[in-house]
Amino acid sequence: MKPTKAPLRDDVAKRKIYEAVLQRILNGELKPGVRLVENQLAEQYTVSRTIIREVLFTLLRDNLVERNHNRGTQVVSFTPDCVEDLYEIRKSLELLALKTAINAMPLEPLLAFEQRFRELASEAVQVAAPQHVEVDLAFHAFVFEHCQNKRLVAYLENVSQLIHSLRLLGYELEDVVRETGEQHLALVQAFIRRDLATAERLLSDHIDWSKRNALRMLILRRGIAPVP
Amino acid sequence: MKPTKAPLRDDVAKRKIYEAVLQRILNGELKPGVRLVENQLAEQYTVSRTIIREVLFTLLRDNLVERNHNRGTQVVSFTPDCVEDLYEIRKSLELLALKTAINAMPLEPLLAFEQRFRELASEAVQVAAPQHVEVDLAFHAFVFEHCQNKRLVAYLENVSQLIHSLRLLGYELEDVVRETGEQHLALVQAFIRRDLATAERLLSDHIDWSKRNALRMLILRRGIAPVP
DNA sequence: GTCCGGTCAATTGTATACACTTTCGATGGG
DNA sequence: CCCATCGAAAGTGTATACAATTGACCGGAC
Repeated sequence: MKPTKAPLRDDVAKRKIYEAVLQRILNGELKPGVRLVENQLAEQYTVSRTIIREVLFTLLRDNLVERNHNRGTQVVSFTPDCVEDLYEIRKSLELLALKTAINAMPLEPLLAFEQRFRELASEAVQVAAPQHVEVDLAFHAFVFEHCQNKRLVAYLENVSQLIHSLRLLGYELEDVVRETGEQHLALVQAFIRRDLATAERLLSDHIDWSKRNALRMLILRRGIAPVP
Repeated sequence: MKPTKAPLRDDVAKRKIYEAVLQRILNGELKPGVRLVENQLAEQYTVSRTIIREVLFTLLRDNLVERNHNRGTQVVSFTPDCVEDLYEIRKSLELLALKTAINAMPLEPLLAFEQRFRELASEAVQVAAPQHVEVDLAFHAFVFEHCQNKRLVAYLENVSQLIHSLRLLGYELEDVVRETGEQHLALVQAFIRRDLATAERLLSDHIDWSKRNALRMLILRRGIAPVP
């Protein structure tokens, strides 16, 4: 019989490394264009290259890195066109999700979100930026988690993650934060009223606005990574 | 200088194996639920398990197989719900593609498609089934290849491939073939007139109709593969 | 007969060694 | 001084060996 044999091969290791690298991409430590060297990562996480390779394939699957034969892996970088494309897709999919979510989202969390948005609106913007980001992500995730279409959720998570990884949301800018907050508040109120038509219009506008913002940010900071 | 050093390690091998396995899934040789054993495939294609493993990861990326830790890889199988989900996503994305493609598709190919649809309409259905399938795929591919959104194309190809892999299109049924042909003809004519509104309506209806069809087929043939 | 536990073959997971490619800099000729 | 060429170093690609897990088969107790 097996004693407390510590789970020597658990695949949990692989997932943890994936999460770790993902975080490093999302929080901006690994910027677009940076090369991910297999040996380096293997040493960092004290596993064999085999594991790292599989993690890289997973990141590839999630569109977070690019891979060139014999030339390694690098964090994706986007042209303005790509950003525009991504937002258009997101709009379509999120509107699709909304159609069924509007009646499936339970009331209490919606009220909680409304409350939270009100609170944030009355606080100083600069200090609360991280919380704004957090609530923003949670809110959108909340919507599409209630669309009852697993595959759609998967696609949306993928797209959201990509957009987030670009770090183009513009939460450094005060007016952006304020305006986003207002849009979210209006949205959640439409949700509470189960008013699909209004919600669709607001969501569509909201995503268009985010897109314009992202593009502005992208132009603002040229030079962090060359585009192919 | 390098002589005609035959490309010993070219990664072309990997792609070829991917294509081969993909074909076997698409043409129905590897049915949903079938397990893909690494050693077996390695022997079949006379490569090491390493290669096969990477091919399997790629198939996983394309959502064509499922993978369970320590329990291997199998071809995906779908519940009716999944099929419904998939078609809804496809509808959204293809409508998005249409919006920009409607004015980007060159005229000649459209006229050629119209011609082709007319021809097929007047032929005996049974004998022409494979050609119907071929034109069907080509037509939809033609539309979304002109949407000028690379990522959208990638998603759409993925979804189309998945739907195709289900082999649920119902081209064995005479009335299905005929009806599909008529819908395509109407569609291409709307494209030629650059009539977005009509095209959107027709495309939406067409995909809904395909979906109902697929669901019918799915129910028709229970027992080919158990669903989880 | 059925349920339980253990053993064994088949299969997947991981590490490592080696082969090949690419990159970049040094060296030498023009 | 510039450029071509060679070569070493770094990095990726592939094969193979071994470890761990799973699932099935088998025998015995109840």
